[in-house]
Amino acid sequence: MCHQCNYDELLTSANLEPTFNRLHILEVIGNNRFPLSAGDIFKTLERTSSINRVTVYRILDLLVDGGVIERISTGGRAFYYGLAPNAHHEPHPHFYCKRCGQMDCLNPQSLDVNTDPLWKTFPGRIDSIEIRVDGICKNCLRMQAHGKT
Amino acid sequence: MCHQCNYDELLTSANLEPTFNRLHILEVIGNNRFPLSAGDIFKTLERTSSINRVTVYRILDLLVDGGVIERISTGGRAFYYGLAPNAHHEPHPHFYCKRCGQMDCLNPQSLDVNTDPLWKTFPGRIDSIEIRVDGICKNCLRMQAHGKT
DNA sequence: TGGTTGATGCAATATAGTTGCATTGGTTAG
DNA sequence: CTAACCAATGCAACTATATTGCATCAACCA
Repeated sequence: MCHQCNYDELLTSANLEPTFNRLHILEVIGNNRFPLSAGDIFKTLERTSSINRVTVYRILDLLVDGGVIERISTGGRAFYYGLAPNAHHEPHPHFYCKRCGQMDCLNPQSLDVNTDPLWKTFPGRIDSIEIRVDGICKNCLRMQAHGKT
Repeated sequence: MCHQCNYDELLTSANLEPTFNRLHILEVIGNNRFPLSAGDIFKTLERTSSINRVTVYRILDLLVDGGVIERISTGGRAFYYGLAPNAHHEPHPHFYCKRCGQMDCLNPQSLDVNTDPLWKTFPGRIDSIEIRVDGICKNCLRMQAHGKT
């Protein structure tokens, strides 16, 4: 949950009109403490407003292109979306639970990465570095221990 | 290309019969210097033997479960597969070109990551850490510079 | 001989995302 | 005021990738 971001402003500074749907999608993403899939976002919005699946995809693309949110790949099939790093949000790694599919944000300090050697030697253009930890979350571990596989 | 791995042995030590198809899939993956998608692997095999798409998927799942190969997520839609880290293969990050979709292996030393803080504090089970660099490869950059977008 | 098992094939289905084209509502030019 | 335009949206069809269910076949064993 982000208490510092002004979503309206995030949009306008990315040159995007802060329309109803865009704002709502951005709010859903920003008010959540872990990244969501397009499907999650759609289901959430559907409950209160009337919006089309395709519109969600299109706005997500817009927001990613505008650098407002980031597209995160999971160990699964769908992409997840979270606020892009900005003044209030350091880049950070994510954890993906292979059992329940839940994705979580990890503390930016939990992994300490030195990217200097890469920048010095890589011959192409680097846009972003994604770090994902895969495993089983503590909830699923507990259920497993209780034999509820 | 791996000159040190004995694929037959890799399979048996993972408790998998070294059948014709399994060996061939593993060879295709191991003899390639960058990860391949299931589709790539299928197309390659199809040229010489007769194999079903589904069989490829099933064997890939088997090999991933057996820890012989690793499933790598891209910034795109398909999974890619490469040899899993072992005595001859250090874990290493990958580069994904957002323009041409090509995935490359980066030098294990190009990013230096300290994972200690994570292991100390994370409450779940950690199986693997995937690091992917996204951007535009040098080939695509060159084409772009020549106006061939 | 007959039964069981693992590997494979084929068709159907599922999942996530994308495309083409129509509709709407607001804005602007004449 | 009307016509023209445009961005945002909706709907249906489609694509790409992966998965499932069920049939088959060959190897092995009782």
